[in-house]
Amino acid sequence: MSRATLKAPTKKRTASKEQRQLQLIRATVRSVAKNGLSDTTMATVAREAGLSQGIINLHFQSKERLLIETLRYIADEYNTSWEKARDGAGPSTVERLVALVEVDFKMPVCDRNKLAMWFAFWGESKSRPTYRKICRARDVRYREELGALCQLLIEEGGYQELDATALATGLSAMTEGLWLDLLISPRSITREQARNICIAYLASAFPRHFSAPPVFDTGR
Amino acid sequence: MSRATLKAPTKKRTASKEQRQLQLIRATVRSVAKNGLSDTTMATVAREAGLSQGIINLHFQSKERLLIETLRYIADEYNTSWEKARDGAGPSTVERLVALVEVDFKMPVCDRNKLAMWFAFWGESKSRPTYRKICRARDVRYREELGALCQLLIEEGGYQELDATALATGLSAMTEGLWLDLLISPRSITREQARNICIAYLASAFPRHFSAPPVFDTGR
DNA sequence: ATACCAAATGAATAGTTATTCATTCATTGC
DNA sequence: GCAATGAATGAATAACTATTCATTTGGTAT
Repeated sequence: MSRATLKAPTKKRTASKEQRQLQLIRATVRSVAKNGLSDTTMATVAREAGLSQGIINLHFQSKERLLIETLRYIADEYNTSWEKARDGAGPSTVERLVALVEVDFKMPVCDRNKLAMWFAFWGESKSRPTYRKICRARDVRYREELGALCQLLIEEGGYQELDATALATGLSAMTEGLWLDLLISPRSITREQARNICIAYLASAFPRHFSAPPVFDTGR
Repeated sequence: MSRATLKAPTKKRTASKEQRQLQLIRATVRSVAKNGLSDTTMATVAREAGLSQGIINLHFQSKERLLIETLRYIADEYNTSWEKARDGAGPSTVERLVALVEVDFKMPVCDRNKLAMWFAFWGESKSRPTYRKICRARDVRYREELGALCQLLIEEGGYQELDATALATGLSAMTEGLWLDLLISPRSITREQARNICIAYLASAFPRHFSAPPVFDTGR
């Protein structure tokens, strides 16, 4: 144990610090989902985390910073999620494209609390350049990947009449719009159905590479 | 003038009252767009309207009510906009469908301040049943109309393999997603391009009724 | 065991914010 | 013109919120 304690001082301190920050970020997501962004206070977050008042200023200096770090965390998580999904998918362009769409409608990305966060930040993004930059960066990165895959499919499959950028823009817009349905009308649509609507869109654009899925088959 | 003054007492008073409320609602939209919903206070709205502190409580009793009435106002405006567009369009199903899509990307509906409002309310809708109800009601009404037109086109055009509800859901999701682009990346896409992306979606679903528009032709 | 140190607490503070209401102002009816 | 009525004001209030900081806690090294 003496060897372990040699590393412990620095290692465990910083690890604990990161864990605490993560704990607070997660509590922020819950509080924003539960109370809304405008009713999210230092107190609601601290309570949600089961910690004391002063803890947020100790770890994030200010409320502003906490919110920004929370947004950044969700954006990072989103990016790593689709990268992993793409890399874990089959080798074909279609398989990778489908993997990108599917990750949008699976946990942990498609979590109602997180969807509420996205919409809250989007709603504030016009007045907050920092929020806007983070939101846009995520959007651009994902869309460039989508666009690149669409372009590949266009070339591979001889769909010269299609515009990859327009398709990618439409597809990612559709995803975000379906997130809204899942957020405000969760009983009117399932994540599975949302996924199928996106795939049907791809199928109608790339008919030789997809057989349209049964869009509203609930499978029950 | 004596005849005019006979009507004036009631007529002008009530008109003035409605006008004042409308003035405050418009000021609220500007304030939410400029400051964000969480930094919108009674003071920012009153200042934006060029009126005094107490005026909002006089006309709306509370901030909560002001916000709800503002949301309701925007939702009503949205509904009447597409109804008028549909009724003013040519008689064919396709013309009416296109009219519905186009109104989403034209003023006064597609106003960046109003888009900011929508996202702000959507962001709060998980925690505020009243917001959620109003948002959902608008969504449902519009989508039912879209769905009905899609169904007509499916029957008229022999597209038996298509699902009208799924198409309408996808189309309205796409619209809302494109609104997000126009809100946070207004320089990356124009309203015209957004419209064309939606029309291209319809074109790929109903190939015999649309010739795909040049999606990213800026026309400049 | 003891001393030490960072982490955590929560009461105190300073600044905001929604709401109230006595007063002022403008318009209408006589 | 003049009273009367209701709209509008803005200073005062009470409640809330972010931030600070003196104090406590819990774990580590000596």
